[in-house]
Amino acid sequence: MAAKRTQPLPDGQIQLIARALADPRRYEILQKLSARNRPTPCTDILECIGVTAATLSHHMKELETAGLVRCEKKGKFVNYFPQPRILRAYLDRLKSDLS
Amino acid sequence: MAAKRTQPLPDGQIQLIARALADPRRYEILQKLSARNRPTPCTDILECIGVTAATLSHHMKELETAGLVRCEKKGKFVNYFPQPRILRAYLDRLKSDLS
DNA sequence: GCATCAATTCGACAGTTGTCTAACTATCAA
DNA sequence: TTGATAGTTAGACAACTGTCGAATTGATGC
Repeated sequence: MAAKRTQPLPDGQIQLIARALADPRRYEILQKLSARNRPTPCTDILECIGVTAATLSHHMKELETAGLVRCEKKGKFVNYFPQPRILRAYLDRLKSDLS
Repeated sequence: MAAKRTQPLPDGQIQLIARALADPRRYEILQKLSARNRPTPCTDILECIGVTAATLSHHMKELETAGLVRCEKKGKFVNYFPQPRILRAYLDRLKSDLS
């Protein structure tokens, strides 16, 4: 198949993504989020990551600011979704910048 | 063509690479190093990056520890080379972990 | 030897970041 | 309304990181 062209990200976002990925907790969160193929509330993430709710909230905001996840309120819960397009755009950028 | 399989990196190195890429100066250095297709001494890098020699030395060590560059002494000079294989392995890992 | 140039190491410092607890908001159910 | 649950915000703190200037090491050439 022909690979779909990703839309380019602004430099600022590239930096945000790089920093978001640089923390092991956030990497782990993204991994879980990608592995599970359904809307995932904070509570579910909390169970596998050993931090407080406050810390998790902080990390989720970082990931969201970077564009790597999107969230949607659903009653009491906040569901998170990974954004694979953004990740793909980031990988494409790294590839073209650094090789 | 069939893409060559990259050899997998240990988790520790993945984190080192992520952190190395998260700093804008280091990203810039890697970019220059990849763009120039020849051995590049510190002095050449210093010219385009606005930091002192001490700071540059610190950044180069981070990049080296991460495995993203290799260096070779040549008399007074230290020449740096990018390590595109490591970068490719990192990209492959991100792709498989996060999508 | 001595001076010069490339690069590293050392110590210090300011700014950033990950973490926590505690207090708060918002939603749901009894 | 009251209590429980999900998540955020605020403030504090320790650890880490990027930066610098100064001192140091190591190679080159006079």
